[in-house]
Amino acid sequence: MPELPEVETIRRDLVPKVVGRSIRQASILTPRLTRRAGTPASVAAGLIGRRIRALLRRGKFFQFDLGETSLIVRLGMTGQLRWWRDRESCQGDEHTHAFLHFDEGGVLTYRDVRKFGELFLVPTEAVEAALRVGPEPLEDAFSVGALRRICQSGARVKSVLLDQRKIAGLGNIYADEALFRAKIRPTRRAASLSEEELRALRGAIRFVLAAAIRQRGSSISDFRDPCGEPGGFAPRHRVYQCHGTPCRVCGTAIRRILVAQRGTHFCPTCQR
DNA sequence: AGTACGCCCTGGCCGC
DNA sequence: TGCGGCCAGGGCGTAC
Repeated sequence: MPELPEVETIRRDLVPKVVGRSIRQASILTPRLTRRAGTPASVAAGLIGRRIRALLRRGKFFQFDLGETSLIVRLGMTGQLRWWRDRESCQGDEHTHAFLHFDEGGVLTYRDVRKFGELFLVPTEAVEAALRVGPEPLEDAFSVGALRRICQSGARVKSVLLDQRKIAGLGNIYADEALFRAKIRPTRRAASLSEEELRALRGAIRFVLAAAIRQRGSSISDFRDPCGEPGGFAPRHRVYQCHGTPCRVCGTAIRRILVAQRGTHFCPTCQR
């Protein structure tokens, strides 16, 4: 499931391929992809002839800046952006829902088995308002004070970390991994965290995300980079999908519970 | 305000 | 071997 590190890995790989190039032809095959705004035809029409000025990331969203408008792509659970050097090498299958053909060759495809992802156009000046996500955890503005404000909530800390309006880009993997490294139980009420715990949690979120980006993301189910290669961070997971195995710190069996209806993994000894 | 639950969607896995 | 049933899960809408 692509979260911030996976989206950032794809973004960095795609920047040298697509930025500065123009879209010659666009085809979108699956109406569900554009359900948020427009139709496959209207989105495709809005892409043709546009040059990509920049490829940015906001939380788990890609923003292809086309000038007046921006193409927003969200991968959902199983979305993949793949890059093909030329039309001849481009491979689609029944799960490939969109093709962007570039001037001077090169094809960007969108593949998504479960079709939870989406693809839509927004005026560039309205992107921030349209996405409605919280601060970027890797930016300086994500201070302990900012996290303290985010945590002024009676909800469980795991739920708060997953709320994209509060913090951008964390999903189930990195929420669990950050809470483990901060030694905080996912069921704790966010507002109960001490100043020391908030400091530890901020540091753990940033550490885990940065480490995952260095390893090019976690390939738990479907994540692949634009060349089809998996990321290398999954073996570094301490708790996510490690239930039943001994904690790397204390040896206690990692447990799996439900928090806010999500599978949640933690060490009952290390995390309090 | 916080939480539960259903929905979307499909491949993979389990039990019979 | 085959098939029905269940599960995962990000985000959203609805109900309590």
